[in-house]
Amino acid sequence: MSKIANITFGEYIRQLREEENLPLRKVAAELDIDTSTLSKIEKNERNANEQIIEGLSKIFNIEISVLKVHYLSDKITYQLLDEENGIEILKVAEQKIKYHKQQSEK
Amino acid sequence: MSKIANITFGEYIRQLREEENLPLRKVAAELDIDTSTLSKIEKNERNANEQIIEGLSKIFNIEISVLKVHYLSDKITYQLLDEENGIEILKVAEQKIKYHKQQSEK
DNA sequence: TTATTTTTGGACAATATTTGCTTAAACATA
DNA sequence: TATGTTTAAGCAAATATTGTCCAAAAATAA
Repeated sequence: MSKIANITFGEYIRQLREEENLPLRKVAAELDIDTSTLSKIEKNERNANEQIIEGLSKIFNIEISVLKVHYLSDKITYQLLDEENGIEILKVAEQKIKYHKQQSEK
Repeated sequence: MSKIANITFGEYIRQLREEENLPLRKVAAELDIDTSTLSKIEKNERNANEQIIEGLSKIFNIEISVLKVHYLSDKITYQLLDEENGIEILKVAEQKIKYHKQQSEK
């Protein structure tokens, strides 16, 4: 069992797929993408996109928001991994988002 | 006076420049980039890069880390602005970064 | 073992995005 | 006005991403 933070998006969807004993071939076909592309997504060597995430959500019956949170947090993590001030950057981004939200409520 | 969250990176460096009454022309020359490129950076229509951020840090005597935090938090904010779960995504990213840090300490 | 299926990695063209630059117009100020 | 400053649009070159194919590697079944 893995906490969400201890596993990448790719590893996560591979887990889901293997739990159901589905080959890449089948899932890729459902998603209408190449087998090797899905393989790469599971190894975090290619990006997923909205459409793929939706498809995965249906195939594995996982809330789309859960997948999105996993996917996007991965992307951000990767961007900040070499930064000294990663955590601080996230805190400031949080403030900025809250500020924007508040503004848009007016 | 603006809190960091209430102002973009571009607006921030424009403020710095105007406080010192420097024209784009001069700052751009110091940074060795085109005037119109700097104009766009200040309007958040172009990306800055490491070199430009370093240059700005010297010109305005601001800690490079301060500029980087501002710049990168802006980028992340922009990525998440249309997401329902922006804040949650940041929280998860934070956990992931902490996990990575902890792992790399071993 | 051999045969079959699954997974991976490399390559490639097509597309999309970013960059650096030029130019001219808009704007501001003296 | 005229002079300096800022902006917008456009463009080619560079860079990155995408979708696809294929063959080799790895895993599994016979």
